[in-house]
Amino acid sequence: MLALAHVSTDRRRASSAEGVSGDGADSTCPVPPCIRRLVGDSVYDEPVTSLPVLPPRRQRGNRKGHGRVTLADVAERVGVSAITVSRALRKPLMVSPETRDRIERAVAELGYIPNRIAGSLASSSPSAVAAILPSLDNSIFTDVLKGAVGTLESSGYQVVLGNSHFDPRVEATLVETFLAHGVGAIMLTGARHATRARSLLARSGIPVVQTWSLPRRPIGACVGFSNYDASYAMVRHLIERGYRDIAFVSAAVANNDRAAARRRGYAKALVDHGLFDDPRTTLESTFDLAAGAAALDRIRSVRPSTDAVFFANDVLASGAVLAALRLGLRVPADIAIAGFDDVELAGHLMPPLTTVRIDRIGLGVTAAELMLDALAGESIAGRRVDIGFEVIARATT
Amino acid sequence: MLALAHVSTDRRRASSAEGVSGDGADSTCPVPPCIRRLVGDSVYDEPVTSLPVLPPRRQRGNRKGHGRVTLADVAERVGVSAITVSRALRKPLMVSPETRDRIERAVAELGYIPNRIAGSLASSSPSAVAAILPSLDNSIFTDVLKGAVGTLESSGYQVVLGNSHFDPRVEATLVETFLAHGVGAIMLTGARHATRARSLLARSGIPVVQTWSLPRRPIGACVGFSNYDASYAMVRHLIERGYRDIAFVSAAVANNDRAAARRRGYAKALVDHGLFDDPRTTLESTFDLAAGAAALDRIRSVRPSTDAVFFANDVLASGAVLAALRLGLRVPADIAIAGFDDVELAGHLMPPLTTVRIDRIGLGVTAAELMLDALAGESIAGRRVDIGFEVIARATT
DNA sequence: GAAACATGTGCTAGCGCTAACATGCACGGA
DNA sequence: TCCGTGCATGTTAGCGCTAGCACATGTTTC
Repeated sequence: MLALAHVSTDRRRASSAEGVSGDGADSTCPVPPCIRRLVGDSVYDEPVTSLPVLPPRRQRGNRKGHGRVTLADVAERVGVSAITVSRALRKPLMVSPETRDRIERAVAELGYIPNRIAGSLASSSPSAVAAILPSLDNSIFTDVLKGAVGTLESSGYQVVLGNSHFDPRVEATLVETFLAHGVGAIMLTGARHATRARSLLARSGIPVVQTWSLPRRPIGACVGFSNYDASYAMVRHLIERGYRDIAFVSAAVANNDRAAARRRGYAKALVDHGLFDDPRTTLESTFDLAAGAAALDRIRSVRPSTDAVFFANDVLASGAVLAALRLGLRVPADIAIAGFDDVELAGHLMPPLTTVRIDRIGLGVTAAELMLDALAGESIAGRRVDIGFEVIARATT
Repeated sequence: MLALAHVSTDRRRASSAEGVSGDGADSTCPVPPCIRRLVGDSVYDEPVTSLPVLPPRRQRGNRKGHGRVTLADVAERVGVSAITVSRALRKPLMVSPETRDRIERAVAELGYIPNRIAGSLASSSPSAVAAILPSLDNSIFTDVLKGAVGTLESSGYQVVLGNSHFDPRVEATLVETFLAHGVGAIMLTGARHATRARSLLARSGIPVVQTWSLPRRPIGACVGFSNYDASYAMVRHLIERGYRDIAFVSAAVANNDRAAARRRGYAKALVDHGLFDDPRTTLESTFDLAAGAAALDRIRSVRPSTDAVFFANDVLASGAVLAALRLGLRVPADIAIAGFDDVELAGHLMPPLTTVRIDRIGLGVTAAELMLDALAGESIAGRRVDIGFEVIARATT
């Protein structure tokens, strides 16, 4: 509906804020005259059907009411029935052009905003879908979200967000909350979920899309890739480069099937190549740069012969690369480091990080498309979309 | 309600996934027996009131209905009226313990999930609030969100998320959508908003909290700090350290009052110290590491004498520090670099980045508290909360 | 000319829940 | 015995909107 305005990098212009639509300035900020004089093509003050201030609304009946303009108000003004207004807004072709026109004018004049809550209730057709992410700290999840939100919003669905903090119990609570809010579909992360969440979803019957994994028996549909294969491929890459004493660090596998699959892929690759899966150097960690540094430190003290560390996510790997830099370690000469996800930072590190690229935006878009299909009445049960992965060999290995 | 499970770093345990609650494995992943045998204290299979499969529901009347268990179903089963069930769930003290008990049992047996949509409509009390962020790419915004979501969820509100992509028109559309969804309060980023958004908010009368800035005349309340002062303080720090040819890079100021205020603070500090605000080295940029690198490059070619660059956000500054490392530039000997926000990466760079620390989680929490106050009936209009800032002088300056 | 159809609009009856106002009942004090 | 009081529960009437039909008008067909 609205095109996003992309502001070019080298355009330098001050906005002509004052008095138009909000300060645009901190209170302690005297606006220098030189800037004040500049004229900006700010989009704040775009022409807009001015919304007149209405007289306070009379109360009908003895119930509170939002005091908001309703469909009935518009109908009354135009001299038609409420249903006609409703139709003019939702199915314009069902209403004669003249009536539609008058209704549209009245809507603008009154500043009517449809109550989608009431609409959803009456039509029992949802206006929102939910996405449950395990974390907002890591851009890998917000990338997926971005892809999904873009697709869903352009189809008129609102996206409600939940953060499970990697806790299946929190996830189950979120599922319940979202069902209570009548969302039309739910996007989950990963393949494993609390039994409670599963039964809630099963009885609700709403479409479910699982992401990041390809469970054999998805709840509904799933979009992801083989974490096992991707991890296996990366370890094979390390072995091909000549590394033998490889360590592995991932998130805690207990609540994270992706991490678990990556660990299994790692272990299998080692075994297949006659290498030892040393439990001392198979670690779990939280998700932050400091943890990556700490893991590197631990591995080097526990098994000094370690020549490569495979981190199952780029944040940890980046933390390790940065730590190596601080410690004066040469990467990969002293120790090789590999990551997973290909976040933006990975390519900017020195040396740039070897990692596994996942098309996260595409993952989100695909998940959203599946949800839209389901909302359009199609059955998506059992659909499994593999978005693949790609080992990006850069300079840390 | 639910405590988050924090999994310690060194606990290594495989999950006993198979057959309990979903694969927990990619389809291509053969689960090695060694792992299979391990017993995890996974939270997936926690005891749960098992939800019996119900017979398909009869349709009442000729309307569709969700096919979902309703309040009336529970009431019928218990042999009370719907309102009693409603009260037992929302105001337990109004119902006798025995009745309440029977109702709770029936709720569990039937797997009843209240329809909050209908509840909101009937009570005209909202169950969700909205947060509009300019971006999900930058952790600074998701940090605020995290603080806000935590606070709001524990008060039973759902948080609906909007991403304006730094475009006031998109923001206005989001405001309209959220109003249509009947959110009880809206959190916005920054001080400047499209006229349309302002008038929509004004007539809706719902509580609004602006974040990151302290506009003189906030729409409702605001939580933030003086971007102008913070920027001024950083530039003063640079000047005190002896830098004289200072450059400035920020996001485009036209749609971003924070960037605009920071630029004004920068300009004023230069002028106050007898330095020249060179337009050639006052740049605007997008928000990513590559852009920081590009800006550094541009500045060095445009004005080689530049001895310090102040980036109005840490992502750009980090990109520049990383680029300097790649180019073999010594920081700060060859060029000093300062950032803004104190993101996690800042402290992990080599050398660690001088920046301005903002308590973003606290900002989100405070914003949420203001919303909660407003939702509790308190007037928050005109409240302005300054969360302050702190210049963190590290090694890049 | 009547039947058959299309088109635009309105009426009614809900969606599932809850506010406001009953109602019924036990208790105690006058 | 009566009445007030407090408590637990029920009845009614919506919240704002939309599905399903009914009903007027034209317009076409034979």
